[in-house]
Amino acid sequence: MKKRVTLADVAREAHVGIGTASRVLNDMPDVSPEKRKLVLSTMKKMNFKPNRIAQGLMSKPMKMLAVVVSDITSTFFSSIIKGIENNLPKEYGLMLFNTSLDTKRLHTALEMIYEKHADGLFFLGEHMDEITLNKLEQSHMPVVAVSSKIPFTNKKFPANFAYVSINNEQAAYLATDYLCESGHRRIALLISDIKDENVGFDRYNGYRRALLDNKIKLDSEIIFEGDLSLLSGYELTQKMINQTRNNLPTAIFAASDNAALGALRALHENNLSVPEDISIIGFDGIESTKFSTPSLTTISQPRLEMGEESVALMMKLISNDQLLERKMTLDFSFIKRESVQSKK
Amino acid sequence: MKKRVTLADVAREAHVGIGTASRVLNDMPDVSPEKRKLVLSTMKKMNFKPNRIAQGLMSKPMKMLAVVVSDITSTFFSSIIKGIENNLPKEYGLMLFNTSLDTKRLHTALEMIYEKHADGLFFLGEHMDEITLNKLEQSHMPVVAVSSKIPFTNKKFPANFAYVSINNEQAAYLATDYLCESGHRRIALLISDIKDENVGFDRYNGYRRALLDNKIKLDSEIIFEGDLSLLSGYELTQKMINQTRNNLPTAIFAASDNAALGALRALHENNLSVPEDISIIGFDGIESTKFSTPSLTTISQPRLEMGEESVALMMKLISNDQLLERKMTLDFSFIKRESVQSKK
DNA sequence: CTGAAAGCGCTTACAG
DNA sequence: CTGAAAGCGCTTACAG
Repeated sequence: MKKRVTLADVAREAHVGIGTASRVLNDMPDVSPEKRKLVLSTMKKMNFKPNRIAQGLMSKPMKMLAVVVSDITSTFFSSIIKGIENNLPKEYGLMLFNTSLDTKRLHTALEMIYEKHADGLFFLGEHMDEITLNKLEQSHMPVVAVSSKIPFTNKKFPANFAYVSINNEQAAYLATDYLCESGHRRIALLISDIKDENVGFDRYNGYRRALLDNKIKLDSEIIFEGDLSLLSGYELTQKMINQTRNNLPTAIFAASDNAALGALRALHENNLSVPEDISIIGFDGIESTKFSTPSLTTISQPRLEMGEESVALMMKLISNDQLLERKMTLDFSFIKRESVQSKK
Repeated sequence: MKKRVTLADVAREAHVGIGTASRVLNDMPDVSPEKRKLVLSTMKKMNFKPNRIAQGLMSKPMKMLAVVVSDITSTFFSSIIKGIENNLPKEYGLMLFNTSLDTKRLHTALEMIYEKHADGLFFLGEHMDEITLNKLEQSHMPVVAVSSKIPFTNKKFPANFAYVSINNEQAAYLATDYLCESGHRRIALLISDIKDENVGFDRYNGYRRALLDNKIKLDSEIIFEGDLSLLSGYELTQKMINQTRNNLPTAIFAASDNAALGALRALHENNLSVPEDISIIGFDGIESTKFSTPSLTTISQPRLEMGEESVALMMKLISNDQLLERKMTLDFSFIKRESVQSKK
């Protein structure tokens, strides 16, 4: 491994002062054209790359942001990342860490992020344990959580945190209420861990409130918890069909589109038609819901916008602006397609 | 703006040497418990935060790899990235750049990558123009291209490059030949730009060779070029239906699963059943092909493995090992599901 | 315009 | 165990 070439090496080689070399490197005035040319060509010849870390030491801080995501292969999350990229000031780089919801990987990622001197962290869809939360709070590194599960309940919202999401409770309420309005009285729920502090819990509550308002008794027999992947939606639905053979729900509210799509397949394999036999509503609004058969009625989250707004919040956190509201709630939309049928 | 408190400040305040303070900061041995306690409490009292940048200056060089990807929201690519993450030595960070196939963004990303001193670059699914190729070749930065379009044809394979893919020609041949064997004689092709140096061209050639071997005349009227997204597959198929109303193909070979899934929807909307009226084969093997109705017959690329092998190649490139073969071809598999029907 | 020198805030031998 | 000192690779006054 050969030693890296420094500005001093270049200056020596070009027979100029290191100050001059630095001025050339930074495109500053007050350098004669000849010397500038000489230095430039020497840099090229020696294949000189400035050391960003050393540069950062004096003035400009290293611009690097990190994102920790629970599952990069979910298009819901990758769309948010795309939104982040779209809005990222161009001097920033973005480091990616995929945890697959593995706590050990999460911790390794965080170690790495500290080590690499990230200026801020986007936290997507990952469950944040107390230890991590405390560590991050103490690090004072700006953290923007997007659609993540954070145990804020017992403590106050840390000063270096911001949060972007939609109103999950309200969205779940709307979807469930729509099913009720359509005459459904037995509505199954496919949901992530209900004990999650935010997302799962909020959606569950919205579902519950809608049932209540429509005078339908909550039936825990038709509430199924899983990781909301395609496979999970498929398996949960199989289980539902097996367990409720004689009294099938007439509708399913799935807390993710992928789960809904998995459910669609499971129903098909059991000769159940959607929406004739069973109606389905999904959640997220990923692109493929438009192309499934039947196309899926769903709650659409503004994924790109969520990413873009996260960056805006991040920049404010970094520049220490007064942030009046550090919890940003964006609008969702309810997209009605083919997967719901009225029973009236 | 008050001045930030440094380690030297802490050392002075605690009446110890700066070296001792540093040792305490880094949890190193050889510090008496009393001094350690003293320094620790002084740090706390003064609200000292170590400057990570200065820390980074001394310590080992920044290990950082970069990935440039044409579309992060494609699960084909995000799965490869997941594979890369899986196999990445833990001291490395991974920077992500999404280009959306926009050349300007590609160039910005590359600038950034140079600036941030990446130790290597993964190039996923992006078309590499000549300028970029030359730049990268001159930079001597290790580059591993995965399923990318690189104009190698006229020049020799650069020494700092490696390439991972499957045998696209062979895979396309197999899929097309299978349709022929099933009695189909009129097979439409949904494909990316055929003039692409690698992927599109190779798959097109495989398709062509299979037709030839089965004594079927190539018909350019039923070859449709697009970007292979869900929407593109949908639109191309609509176009196909409109243009061939009286002489519809009996089968479609789509060069991506997403295009195949889009086609599925377009056919459904035109009251064409799959596979009864038209058979379909996709390409990539993404998870959702298992859950569509009908489930999709497809060529499956080993996405995680492609990511993992890319890292292995990258590490060899970085450590300058002798690389006997810098083009790695992995095995694909042909997955037969419900979307093809025999006409015999 | 230009070069020698003094930092930036830490880490790491080195001598005791 | 401990402190003084020499860097890390660059930037920024400063004097000419």
